[in-house]
Amino acid sequence: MSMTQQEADFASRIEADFVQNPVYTGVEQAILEQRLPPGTRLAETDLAEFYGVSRTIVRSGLQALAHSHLVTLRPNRGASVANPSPREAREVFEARELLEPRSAREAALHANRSDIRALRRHAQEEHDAMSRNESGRALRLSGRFHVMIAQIANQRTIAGMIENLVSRSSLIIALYWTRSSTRCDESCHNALIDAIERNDADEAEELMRSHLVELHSALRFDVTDTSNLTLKDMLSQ
Amino acid sequence: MSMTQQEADFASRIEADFVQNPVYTGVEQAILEQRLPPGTRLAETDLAEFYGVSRTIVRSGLQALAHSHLVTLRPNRGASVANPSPREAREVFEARELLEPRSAREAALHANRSDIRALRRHAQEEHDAMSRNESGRALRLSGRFHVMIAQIANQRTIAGMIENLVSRSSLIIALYWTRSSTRCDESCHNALIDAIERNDADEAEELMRSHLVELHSALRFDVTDTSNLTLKDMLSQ
DNA sequence: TTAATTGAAAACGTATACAATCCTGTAATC
DNA sequence: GATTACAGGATTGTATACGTTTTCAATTAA
Repeated sequence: MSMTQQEADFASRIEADFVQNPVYTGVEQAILEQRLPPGTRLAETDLAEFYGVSRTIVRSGLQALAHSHLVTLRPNRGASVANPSPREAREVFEARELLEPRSAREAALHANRSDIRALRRHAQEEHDAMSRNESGRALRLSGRFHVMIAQIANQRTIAGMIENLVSRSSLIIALYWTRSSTRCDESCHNALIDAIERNDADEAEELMRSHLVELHSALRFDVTDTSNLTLKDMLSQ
Repeated sequence: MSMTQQEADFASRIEADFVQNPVYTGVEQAILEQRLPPGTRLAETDLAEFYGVSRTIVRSGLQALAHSHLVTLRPNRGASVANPSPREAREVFEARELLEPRSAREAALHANRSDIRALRRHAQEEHDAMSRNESGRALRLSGRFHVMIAQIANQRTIAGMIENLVSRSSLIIALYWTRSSTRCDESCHNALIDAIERNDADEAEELMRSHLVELHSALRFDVTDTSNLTLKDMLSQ
């Protein structure tokens, strides 16, 4: 399969630049695995030393992360891991509830054998991570599962939006998650794969919708973790 | 109205960094007004000289524009104005058709007097630009109108997505637009404001939907304008 | 004439230097 | 004792230097 130059651009050219930035990939993965909690300060010199690059590369990576809403940049005050507000958290899940059920429907209509195999392999990896108590890795893989479905749906523009919303969900879960276990994920994801394999679009759409409502309802915005807030933050409320 | 630190972050902190980058704002506006056609090469030194800044600032601005899909970066080959493929064009309009009717509905439910005044003032500016034959400015203002509605809808996350899709639409229109006049915009936008002012959610949603379908159907992907493509682009198809 | 080669100029990628700003701890003042 | 003023250090912002890659045109060979 050959692509036009335009198609190649559309597919990967923009991301390619950041994928090979060790700061971008490293910090992103650490955030998705909740090893870097919201609010953590990201000093340029520290990152430069850790990744063995100059501050030029660090700043480029941090700028890319800021565009993804994973990092907050404040002029003359540097970068820190984003600290999504209850409002932002609600909005991100509302947007997911709008976009992802339709993606699941389209995925059920488009998925081929190789897509199903990849989804089952991925679900197994997720399961393994959970049983080995690697909860950070499990969370990242769980998000990745949603992105895979969006990609199978064959609408790259919307898939990109979903990828971004899923990433931000890791921070939201770190701040507002109340349940102890994500056991729900495992059965939900398997049921979703089954529906997609059967090309049952209605069922896939409904399973995705209810899965997201389930996740959303497990967030508690009233019990805000204030440990990362300064006095000024609290006073300005 | 007071905001928490988190809320302030969410509202404007990330954008603030690029809004004061003259390369970002200047090139963005030029693209939205179609003064920079798709494929135009953006040499760092030229931009640095034009805006009177160092290449550091230029690269930062170009990186931000690449994230917005307005510019394409290719390693070791620099930046050029994005050249959206027919597929990307279709996807952008499909995404708009999914997001914007709902935004129009929500805007109809949330709009207050000051919102309506701002929309009418904006429509007047659009009209003036058209009658003065400033078609680039008119196109940018027309896109801005859609963003304003998304912002009134009070869902910033989705409004941000729509803002991005609207920006990309300027490039898509530059490449694939067939009709000579955008007369439709004027009456469509006025009818939309009327529906929003009446808080007629159903009507606003339907008007937005049909307006977007109208725009989408005026795109012709078979008559690709090849004047901006290099030989290599054409051969690799 | 065409195609391949090659070398200089231009452009990009990264590191670093220096300036501007912010932060923090100490001392002075009330 | 609490608050402010200030100095030094730390951190970020921007420009620039330099190495590497690409581009392009002149040259040469087929």
